[in-house]
Amino acid sequence: MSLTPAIDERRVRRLNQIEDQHGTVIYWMSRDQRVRHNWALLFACRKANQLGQPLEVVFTLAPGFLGAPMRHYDFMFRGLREVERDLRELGVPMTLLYGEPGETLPEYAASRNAGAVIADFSPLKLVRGWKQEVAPRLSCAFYEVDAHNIVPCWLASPKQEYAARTIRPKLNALREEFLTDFPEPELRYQPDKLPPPVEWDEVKTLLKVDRSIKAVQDLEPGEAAAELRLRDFVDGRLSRYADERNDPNSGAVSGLSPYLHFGQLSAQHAAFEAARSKASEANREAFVEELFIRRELSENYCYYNDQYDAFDGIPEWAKKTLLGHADDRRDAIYTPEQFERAQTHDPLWNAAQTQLLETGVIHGYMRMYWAKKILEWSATPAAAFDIALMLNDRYALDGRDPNGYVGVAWSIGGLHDRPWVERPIYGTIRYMNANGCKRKFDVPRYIAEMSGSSQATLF
DNA sequence: ATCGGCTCGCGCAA
DNA sequence: TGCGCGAAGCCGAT
Repeated sequence: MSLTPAIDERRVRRLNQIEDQHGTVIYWMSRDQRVRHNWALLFACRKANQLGQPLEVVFTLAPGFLGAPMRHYDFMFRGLREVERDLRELGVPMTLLYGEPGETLPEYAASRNAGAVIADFSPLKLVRGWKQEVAPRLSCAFYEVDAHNIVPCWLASPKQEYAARTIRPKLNALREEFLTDFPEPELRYQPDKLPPPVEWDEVKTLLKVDRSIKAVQDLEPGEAAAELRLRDFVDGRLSRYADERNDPNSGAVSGLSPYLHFGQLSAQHAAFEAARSKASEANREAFVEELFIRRELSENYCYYNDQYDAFDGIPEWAKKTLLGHADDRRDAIYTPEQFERAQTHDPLWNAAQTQLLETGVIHGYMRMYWAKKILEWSATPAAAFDIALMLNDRYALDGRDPNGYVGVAWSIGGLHDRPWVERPIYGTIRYMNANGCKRKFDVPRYIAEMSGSSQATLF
């Protein structure tokens, strides 16, 4: 068997200049909500063992998170219950802190006389803001570990990359070193006793979030479910991935993005398993391209461009061409509510929106078509950007993810893309239409299946 | 079915 | 400074 790899020190950086203290080690779990294949937890375990201290895990829950509705909290909490149970088996207590993390985390760390606090990594502004508030209020060492990316985001590139082709060689140069297996978490020092379990249902009642968007029914959350789905994909559908991933009827895609978004599945683990599967090289590499190159390009964009969630973040050539066509005549202009309720003239678009509303997931190829039509049928390109992002964040289980921001910016704003032939409204932004879908897949079948799923949930 | 052109700018070669 | 080529396409010609 292969040697279990150690933690690469380049994955870790300090967020303050205080040394390790004599006290319990805290892993502030935020984005990587899993027990296995988690470099932040593994680093925290090693730190606890080195300091001769027990480890505990803290999850901070802000009253609202970037407009996330109950659908997302439901998925997340069900995964966190499993995390809590699995941590308990390792002898690690899990604590939930409700409130503003910038206040609750330092207070808790002080109350526990913490020796070190370890956070996982996110490129999002809100989370980076929390860490900036936490850092000066801690009286112990504060570390950050990129447990989400295969190559740590700050190591992959020192700047915003222009396109996949510019980041690809940089990531591939580090692929051998970072696309490894994982060791199992091990702890030498256990706490005297574990606290009572978190009252997850009680906490849910405190949240100030939109409760009108129902939880998804057909997707089982959690680390174990993610692992099953990964195995199922790698041993089966991966062999069709290269040819059929753009056919929303074929079911050749992995369906892993909700698990990846909540960190219930490690992208590195998924890529490692896919890369050593029996599927052909073309299929293996097509999937690794998505999971590694394009995912980490999205992280790069959010990390280096603080306008990642706004029209203004898109490249200059794209802004120029879109604004030059802002006054072009539109065949239709819909309100955000009309889009939201899937009430456009286009049954294919409505089917994609219905899929998003009902299942919390939209097929990757349809997400491009969906976003580009929002551009075509909105009053201005900036309005289209906001509508697409709002709908994605409200309904998609992988909303508020770098992939979502970049998906919208790619579709509407030409990000990481090149210009194409000039047309009305789009300017030189890449165009897509229903004819292209017709060439690639059975459009009536997709429409029928989506309206079927809509009917089923009405009764 | 397959192919070239469309259009911009990065990054590398020179 | 020049040149090749690119996140998922479209369209018309063959």
